[in-house]
Amino acid sequence: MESRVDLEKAAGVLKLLGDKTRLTMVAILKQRECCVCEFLEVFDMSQPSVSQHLRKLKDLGLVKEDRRGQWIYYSLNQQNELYGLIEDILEHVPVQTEKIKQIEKANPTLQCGC
Amino acid sequence: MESRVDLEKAAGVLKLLGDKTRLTMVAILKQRECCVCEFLEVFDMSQPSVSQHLRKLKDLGLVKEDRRGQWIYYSLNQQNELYGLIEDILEHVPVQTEKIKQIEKANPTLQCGC
DNA sequence: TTATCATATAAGCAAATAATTATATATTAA
DNA sequence: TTAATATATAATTATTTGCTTATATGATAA
Repeated sequence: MESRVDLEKAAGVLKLLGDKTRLTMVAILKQRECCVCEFLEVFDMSQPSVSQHLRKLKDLGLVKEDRRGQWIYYSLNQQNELYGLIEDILEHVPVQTEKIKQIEKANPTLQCGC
Repeated sequence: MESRVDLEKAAGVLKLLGDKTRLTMVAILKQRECCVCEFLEVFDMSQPSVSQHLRKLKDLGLVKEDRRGQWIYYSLNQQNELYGLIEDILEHVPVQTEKIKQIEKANPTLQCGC
């Protein structure tokens, strides 16, 4: 088993994941990295809202970003000491295959437009 | 593995446990049932605050209560479909042995005063 | 350069949250 | 019955949260 983390840190993670949007984001990122415009396809909210949720996840170190040209890709930060907790939580949450399909159908970055 | 639960329900549990007081309560209850006056020994807040936290945990079915005379004992509800999630989360959180000692030293219900 | 696209940040606001104090309820003891 | 104890509920308030719109930044394309 992985080591236990400070209770206050754990509570911080749980608070972040205690939001439907962010929990879905993290569940999606478990399957596949995403950029903001891809998240916009599956969440019924404004671009700033999506960015702000990602910012909170980034501030706690749960996700990391990788700019590629005009896009910024987000992925889970497996180096974070709380990654094990996140993995265990996600075991209890439905896999987000439908949302992934939705993203790939919309294909907002037109990566496979050929 | 246990079955995955609805994402919205999971988010609800995480939101509740995303509070330091409630996460500590649940961690204590994993080790030992407690009544309200025992929780009062370890949390630096008023009795209504403690009761309200317990109420929220009860409303989601995470804990159950058992009245014994003038005391009401709370314990984890192992029948809840989300109990597996809670167990997994608690694996990542420090065991609350110090708080248990603190409760037993204060012994607010005087159960072993003999 | 200028225009466009992707994303971030700032400001503002309504709703939710976590505490408090005051009061009500339920049990036990006198 | 009355008093005391344990707990719950109600009302209030300050803080936090999650959204919005408006604006700024940064990269690419014309």
